Amino acid sequence: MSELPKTYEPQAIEEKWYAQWLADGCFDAHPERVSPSRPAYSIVIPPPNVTGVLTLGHVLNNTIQDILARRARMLGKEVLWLPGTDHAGIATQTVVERTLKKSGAIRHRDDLGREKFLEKVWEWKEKHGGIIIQQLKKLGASCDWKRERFTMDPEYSACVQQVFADLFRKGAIYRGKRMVNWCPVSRTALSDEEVVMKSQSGALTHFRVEIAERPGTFLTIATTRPETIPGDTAIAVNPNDPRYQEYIGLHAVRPLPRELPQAERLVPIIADTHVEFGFGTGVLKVTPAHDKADFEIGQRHGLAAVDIMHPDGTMNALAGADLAGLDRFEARKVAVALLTELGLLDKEEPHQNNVGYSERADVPVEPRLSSQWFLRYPATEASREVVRSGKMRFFPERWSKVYEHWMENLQDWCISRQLWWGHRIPVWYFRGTDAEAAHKAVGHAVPPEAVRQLEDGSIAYCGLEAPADLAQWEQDGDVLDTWFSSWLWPFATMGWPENTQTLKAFYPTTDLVTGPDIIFFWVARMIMAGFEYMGERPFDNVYFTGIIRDKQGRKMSKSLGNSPDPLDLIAKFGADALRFGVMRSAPLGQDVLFDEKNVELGRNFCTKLWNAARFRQMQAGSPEAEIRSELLTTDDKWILLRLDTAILEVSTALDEYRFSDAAQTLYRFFWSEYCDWYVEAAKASLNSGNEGIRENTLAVMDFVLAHALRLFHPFLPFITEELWHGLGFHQDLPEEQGGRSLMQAPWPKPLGADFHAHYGLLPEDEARAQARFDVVQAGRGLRRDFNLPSNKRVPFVLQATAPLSEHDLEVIRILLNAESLQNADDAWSPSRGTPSSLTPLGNLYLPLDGLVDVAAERERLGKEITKIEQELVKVRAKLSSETFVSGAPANVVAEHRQRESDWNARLGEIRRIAEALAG
RNA sequence: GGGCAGUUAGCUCAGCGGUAGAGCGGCUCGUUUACACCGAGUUGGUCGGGGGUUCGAUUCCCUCACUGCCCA
Repeated sequence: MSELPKTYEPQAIEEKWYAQWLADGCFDAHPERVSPSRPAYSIVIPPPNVTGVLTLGHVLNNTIQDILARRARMLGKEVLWLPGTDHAGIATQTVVERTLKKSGAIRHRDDLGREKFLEKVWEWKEKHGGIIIQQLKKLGASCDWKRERFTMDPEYSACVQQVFADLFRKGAIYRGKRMVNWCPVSRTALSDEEVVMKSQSGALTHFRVEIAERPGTFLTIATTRPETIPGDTAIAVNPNDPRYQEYIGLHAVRPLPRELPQAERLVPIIADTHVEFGFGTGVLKVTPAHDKADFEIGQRHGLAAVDIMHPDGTMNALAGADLAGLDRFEARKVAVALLTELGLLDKEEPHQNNVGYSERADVPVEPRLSSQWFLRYPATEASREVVRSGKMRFFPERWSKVYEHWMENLQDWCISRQLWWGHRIPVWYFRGTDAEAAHKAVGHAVPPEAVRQLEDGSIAYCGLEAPADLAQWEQDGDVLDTWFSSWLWPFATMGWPENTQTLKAFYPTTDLVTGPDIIFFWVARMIMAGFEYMGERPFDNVYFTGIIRDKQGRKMSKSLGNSPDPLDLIAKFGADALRFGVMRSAPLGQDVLFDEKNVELGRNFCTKLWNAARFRQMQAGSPEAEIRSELLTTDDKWILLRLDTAILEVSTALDEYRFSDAAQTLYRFFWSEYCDWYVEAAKASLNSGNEGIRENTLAVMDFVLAHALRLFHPFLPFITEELWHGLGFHQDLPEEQGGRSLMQAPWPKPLGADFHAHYGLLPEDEARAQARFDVVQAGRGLRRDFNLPSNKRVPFVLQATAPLSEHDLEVIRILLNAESLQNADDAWSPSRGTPSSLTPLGNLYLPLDGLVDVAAERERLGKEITKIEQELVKVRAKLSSETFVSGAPANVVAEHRQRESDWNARLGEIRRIAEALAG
């Protein structure tokens, strides 16, 4: 084994090991190896957008998955972590279209036409599509890359089409003219989930309409959308509103378009209980074509829906000469001006309201009446039950309530998109009106339910195979919502609809790790698809991460420029450092405030680990020699007990998905316990000149390090692998159990009763070691109080109350950096004013001949006396309370009595010293 | 309007019925043969306000306030 360099240089080492793992097939899943003794463990990656780049959100998400996968391997499971990417319909199409526009190649995608445009998107995908995958590899993700999938792979597309056709034939998919969320920029319909509500300050326009039957009488209407007045087909009031009852059934004169004769501008005044008394004036303009609630009112009252806009959000001819051609927001201003001109404007007042925005294009969506494909969700009951019963568990649990609430209020899913990039809808419309003729015209045998008459009277065929004679048919031009393909991810990636060995072995998957922001988009829909097509839940557990924010708590966003590039962080600090830093600050169920300091801490920790290993290496000696129980020192026993505790704590934390707790424990154990105390104490053994003790200490160190590296490996895969080999721990191990790679070594088990018995580890060993550490801390405190620099070697005297071995004294001496440590008997008495401190092992003195600052020591003792007296006041107050003594459990009272007597003894001792000082 | 989180040291958070903790930061000392990406010491808190339950509340209950998120 070559000597480890002084500092850990992650870059070269990370690349080396990642390549090695790939070459050794360490990440490959073998379904045929699954057996009762080798259970399956599987995760499907939440597929990132194919054109995406790695963000800190991905880092959090994928590090967690990697930790789970790596630990599962070490626990002896057959692991499949299945990777892939999502074609991300709107997102990708928008990016490519924008780029083409920027380069001046096109003004709109229509300039290229569907086929040419799609060619460009595929080109783009080939060029940029692999980036995020490469970045995940840099992070150390142990995915089975041979199984990488893309939601537009031919086999995957076939799954999507098949599911569509199946749901069509079951009647769960229908086409209808409905109010949908329309994005005027992308010019497509969106699902409700793709609309985000934003609070906005706008204006509430109050304007008057004249009652046709009572000239000179006006009603005042308050609206946020005056530009839609030309589309109004009624005025509505609440039937129970006494202010307006007399007008119900009369007509109002709609002011716009003003060029129309009054007769063509009359709209009925109707009564509808959905009109709010309190909003505005209580009089509502009803625009069925441009508002969801108005559409419903229109349905109830048989009103016409007059669409006054083009798909791009500009006003059309029906809006009237004044508004036609204007953008909807420009038209809003013009409409107000027209109302003013007509003398109908009452007032405009500032108004806060919520407006739905297109998630992708970030513009207000336009409620629009259009013909789209909708899905009535399948398998809803099983999907609800599986979570309700706890058979599928959510972490944190509270998300199950959010899920339940959404499932309870399911709205049909608008699945068609007026885009080109995506899965083309497998529906053809018959150029004719005779259903029977249509069935024959398909040209090949299809079941009767594959051909259906739609709401609008047209006849549609749905199937995987196109009709034979395309002249009689026209294919639907739309594509499917991206999520209509992602919801099949857990099984479509494993070879469905064939019942493959992979599916048999790995479905349902074990864990899903994702953000709560896509619980509806993705998680809930996958559950329904899983039940519908696999007859079984897609996963056992769903872990919801927090959202990554900056240190001020703001969401990461490009426009704020507050999202650091993970690749920069990896280059600067190393992948392990990034992983550890993020995991240490990502508690279950809470958002993560990202601060580069955390990554720095991760880097520092890696360096610490590295140097601790170097220290061990510099001591030479063969790795992992046998530990001899008869040679164990107090410190050896202590660190073995602490290791045992760490193994238990880390394992439990990981079992419960408490990753930050696991990281904290590892940090504390390795840095505070192993490095700060054990290694320093062990220097006494290493320098003792006793070869046996020295060898045994090294054996203990190796034992601890070999365990620690395994515990750390899921968090810090690269550095632990390097050290595993660098320290020679792989030697003498079977190939598949750590001989080749640490990632195949078994996960540490708690040491167990036999181990404790064999090495004579007793609970009191911990207390004994701790007592010596208390002596050391007391001594360091004395040094500090008397301004003795930590490098000044001074003598200490310990008046021990119990026998102490030479070795233990030497350990204390070294940790105190003392010139000498005298173990004095009762007869010894310090000279007047000698600083002292009471420790669990007796009085510790710091004799400072000629240097004693009596005043300083008196002051110090005075402070301590005050502190003890305060504690005594507190504990005595409790003990003197009759209600406490009689009401509290006996053990608690006893504990308080003990506390009182301890403090009392201590006070007496310190007073005695103080008096001696006063002399 | 409904729901869910959160409010503990300067910052980030743990504790969740019986002596207020960690990391970071600050301050002081230190180049003691693994590590200055370090070591030692030290400074920081009437645990958001108000009620209640209890012998005892940061911890349980109610209520209010504020912050953030989700759904209308």
